Amino acid sequence: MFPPIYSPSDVEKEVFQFWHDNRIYEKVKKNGDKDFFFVDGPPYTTGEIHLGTAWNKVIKDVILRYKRMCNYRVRDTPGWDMHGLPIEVKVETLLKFKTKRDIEKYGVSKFVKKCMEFALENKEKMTEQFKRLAVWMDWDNPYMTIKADYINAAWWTIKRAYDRGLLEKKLRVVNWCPRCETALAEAEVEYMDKVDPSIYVKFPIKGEKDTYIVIWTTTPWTLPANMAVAVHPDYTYVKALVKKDGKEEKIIVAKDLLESVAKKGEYEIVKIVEEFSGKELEGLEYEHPLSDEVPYQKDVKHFVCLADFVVVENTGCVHIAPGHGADDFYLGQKYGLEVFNPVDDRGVYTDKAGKYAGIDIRKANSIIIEDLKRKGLLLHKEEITHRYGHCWRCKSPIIYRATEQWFVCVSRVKEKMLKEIDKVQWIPDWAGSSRFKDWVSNARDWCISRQRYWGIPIPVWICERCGKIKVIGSIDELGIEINSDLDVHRPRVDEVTFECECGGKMKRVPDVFDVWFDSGVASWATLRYPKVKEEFEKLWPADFITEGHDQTRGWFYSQLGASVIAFDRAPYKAVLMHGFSLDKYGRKMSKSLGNVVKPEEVLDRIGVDAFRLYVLSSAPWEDLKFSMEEAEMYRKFLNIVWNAVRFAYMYMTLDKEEFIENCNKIELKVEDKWILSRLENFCKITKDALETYNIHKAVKAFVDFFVEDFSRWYIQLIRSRVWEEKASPSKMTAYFTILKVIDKSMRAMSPYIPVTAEWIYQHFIKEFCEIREKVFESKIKESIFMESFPEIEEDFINNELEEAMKVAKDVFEATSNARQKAKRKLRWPLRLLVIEGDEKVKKAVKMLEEIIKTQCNVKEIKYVEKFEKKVKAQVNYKEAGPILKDKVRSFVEYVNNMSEEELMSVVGSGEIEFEGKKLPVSLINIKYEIPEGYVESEFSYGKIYLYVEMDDELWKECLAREIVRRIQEMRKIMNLNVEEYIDVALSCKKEFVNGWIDYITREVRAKNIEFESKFEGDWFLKEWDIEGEKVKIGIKRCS
RNA sequence: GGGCCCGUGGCUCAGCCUGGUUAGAGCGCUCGCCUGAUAAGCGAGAGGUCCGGGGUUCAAACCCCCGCGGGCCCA
Repeated sequence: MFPPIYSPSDVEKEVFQFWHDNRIYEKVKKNGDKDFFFVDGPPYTTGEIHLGTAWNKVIKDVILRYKRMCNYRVRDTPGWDMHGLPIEVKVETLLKFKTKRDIEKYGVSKFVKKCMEFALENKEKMTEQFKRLAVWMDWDNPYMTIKADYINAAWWTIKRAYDRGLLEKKLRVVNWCPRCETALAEAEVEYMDKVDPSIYVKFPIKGEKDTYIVIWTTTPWTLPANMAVAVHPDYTYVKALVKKDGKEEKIIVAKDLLESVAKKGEYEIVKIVEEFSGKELEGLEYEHPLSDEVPYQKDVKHFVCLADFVVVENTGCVHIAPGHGADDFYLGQKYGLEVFNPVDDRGVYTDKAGKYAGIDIRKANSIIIEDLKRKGLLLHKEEITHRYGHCWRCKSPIIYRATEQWFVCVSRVKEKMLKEIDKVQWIPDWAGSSRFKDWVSNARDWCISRQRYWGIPIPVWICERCGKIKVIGSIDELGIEINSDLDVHRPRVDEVTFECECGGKMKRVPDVFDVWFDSGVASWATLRYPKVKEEFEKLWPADFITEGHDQTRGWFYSQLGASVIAFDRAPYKAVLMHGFSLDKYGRKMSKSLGNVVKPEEVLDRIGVDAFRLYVLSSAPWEDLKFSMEEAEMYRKFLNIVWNAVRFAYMYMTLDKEEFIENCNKIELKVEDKWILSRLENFCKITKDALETYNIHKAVKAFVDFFVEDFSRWYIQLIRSRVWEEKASPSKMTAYFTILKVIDKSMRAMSPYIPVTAEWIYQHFIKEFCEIREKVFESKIKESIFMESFPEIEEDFINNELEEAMKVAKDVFEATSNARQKAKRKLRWPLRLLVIEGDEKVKKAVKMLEEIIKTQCNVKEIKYVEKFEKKVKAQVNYKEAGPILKDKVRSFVEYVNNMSEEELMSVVGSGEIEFEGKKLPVSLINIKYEIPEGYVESEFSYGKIYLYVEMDDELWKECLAREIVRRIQEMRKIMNLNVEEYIDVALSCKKEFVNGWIDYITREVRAKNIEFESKFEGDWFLKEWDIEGEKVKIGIKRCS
């Protein structure tokens, strides 16, 4: 059965059921004799997929389906990223927790269990959503970062790093979230606008009265930790005498900034006392501005340092707190400054901060500013809006804080990483060569430790007595019985201790891994390496991965880093970087903007295949500005596909028996050859698009081929052929052609529109499987996905014919245009169509004469190289007047007497000779006049001239057709069966349609036609206006 | 401040790598056609400073430089 209306939801329901009941995916999965190793970038288990994730999986599915049809055995394990802060934060919110202490109080064991339940529950929800996208992955056997085997792989990897000397515990300034009380990686910091104080502070120079070096900062709370001031060695600085409220003092700032600083401080510049280079300032001592408040600072020697990172902005002197800034830290190392960090995990000052002890740093800014003001050290205060880092999950502003953390020394393998990038195929090219390389070459050592609970425990144990470190590389080394995945998490793992050689007790460092490290090991953890070796040796590295461009710093990076550390090579061979999904205005979709479009919403409206076509229609690496209207268009296209197949189905099932018997009697007509050539070219483009990951190109090719060429043109051309008597070779050939087109094109497109393609395979291709077997020698399979991707049959490609058909279509369009101008309906036959053009057009007209004639509905067509037109010339008085003056009159006479040939030669030469002088042709206006009765229209390769004059004979035919049209419509209103006969009564004269009565009778299946009828009896009556004539028509069913 | 990408009719995009007819398509709009695929289908028309400015060239949407706007990433 073939429902007349295309209902995506019904089709989906049926196909999904079919796949499920017959375990099609499982069967397809077994096929293939070459390996294709795909690694899924694990989505984070938030519980809901969004458009971007949907798009991402659809891209993956298209590639995987294609590869399967190319006889690959595809490794398609989906992945889930299930550890880390995002889930902890969600669970904390659920339990109404505010700080880590709440978690400890509640019990880490219970908390971690909750996190795991939450993650698993979300995984289930999201799996269902992905399934609805018709994504075929091994949903029953995903890889999960929380599984013991997975953790085993992560531990093995970090052990590798340790053995190679690439794992270090270091004191470093890290991004710190005071709410989550943990270090964060660069990748976990999100930059957002924030308003902060912007203050200029005077630091008193030691031993010089009323002399200050002026610094600028947006983080007053870091001032208690100030250890130095940095200046640029090559800049010029000044000591200037300035005056305010009658009081004089001296300030040191960069020379170029003196004026603006003075203005901010409302100073009057008296004079420049001294000028020096930055170098000369090195070692200059000053007093800490808050040494009274922070007694610790009293014993510290503060002085000026040199640093290249200083820029000519604000004051040109930079406040240095090695405990609160990365640059500051490294500068501090150089100068031997103390890494003073008087702030604890929660962002609260410790006792070392003196007066400020116990104060939250977020509340400290105003207190410190007040203190500075009181002490007369605040030169100026304002506010500034700037981009500032925030915790990616809880959105708290991050702080920089020196702490001891575990690092993977990326800086030492960076060169190798860059070399490996070159060996990978990047789509597009610049994703690797420019973007990713830029990120990697700027990468610092990777901080992999987090002071949290829900993550892979870092497998490092340290002896309490001698400090010896033990890193374990496998869960077996734990020496405990592992009954569930929870056993390899905190707090169970924390309970494990080892005995040190020194006799001391080794305890695990309490940290867990950065989640990016989890996903970084995915390509071998998914193969359960190192526990299982065979698959890894056979498959690794990945043949293909694809993710959004945000993963440059995320998964592309974490995988490369982890893999170079473990194996000295990139873990992937090809990477397709895709874009972001934005709203239709190009803005990021976010809950706060309220512009989030849910995938389910779109699927409900247009169906999964239309959704897939839509997201696959634009270049994958470009951002996708989502527009529902655009997406709906693809539903319309699929509707056309549906109707085209249904059209074929209707006739072909009627003639099925004849078709089976006669399917070997094939005589291809020119239009058949044409569409078969187009079919091969379409398959070629699609194959190429999929091979090169230019997946959008196939969508366009499909619309061009199936909608434009097959449905809108080929089916129009062969309409009359399917109405021929049973088993005519011409009809059989059309059926053969249609079968081949639908068969091959659906196979080619099935990776894109799996549901529709499968449905058509089940209901159309299967219906004609005997024929398919007989003529194409291909046995029907259980599902279209057990078929292979169509072979390209080069022999069928005829580019010359395709070109010719383009001309024919053009001619048809130009003719429609001319008809419209002349108000001649397509239904009305016309006498003559003249086509003018070059050799190409000539050839096309010769090849496709019949097609052009029928489609354009003309009795005759004629090709000419040059259509004869009358040339007429008129004098251009405006131009001619000033040149010819009084001779204009005789010039006019001369021009009027010129023959057509003379005029043509004038046009050719561009000059007109008059009374021995050569004049520019612009003195006359040349006009071409086409002969009476013709209407002209242009097309790409030439022009057409349509003869639109009517004569009596033609007009009768026109009227006959008009009447037929009306009667047909009335039949439809009456709901008559196609085969039923009728009686017809007309209120017009018989002479009206003389000669066409048989035609009308035949067309409308009439038994009897009565003219000038009085309509006596039981007629279905309707009055029509046919070209100004009132015509009354009655019909009735023949009994 | 830096890196990368994008900017083409009202909308969404193709074309750019490899410069060369009149810059294409779909949607929308206006007008019309078709009527045995019909709760469908089809055609025509209008609509463009190819973001702006320079340069290279006989020739630039396309190559180069400088801006402007948007996105992603970094400082």
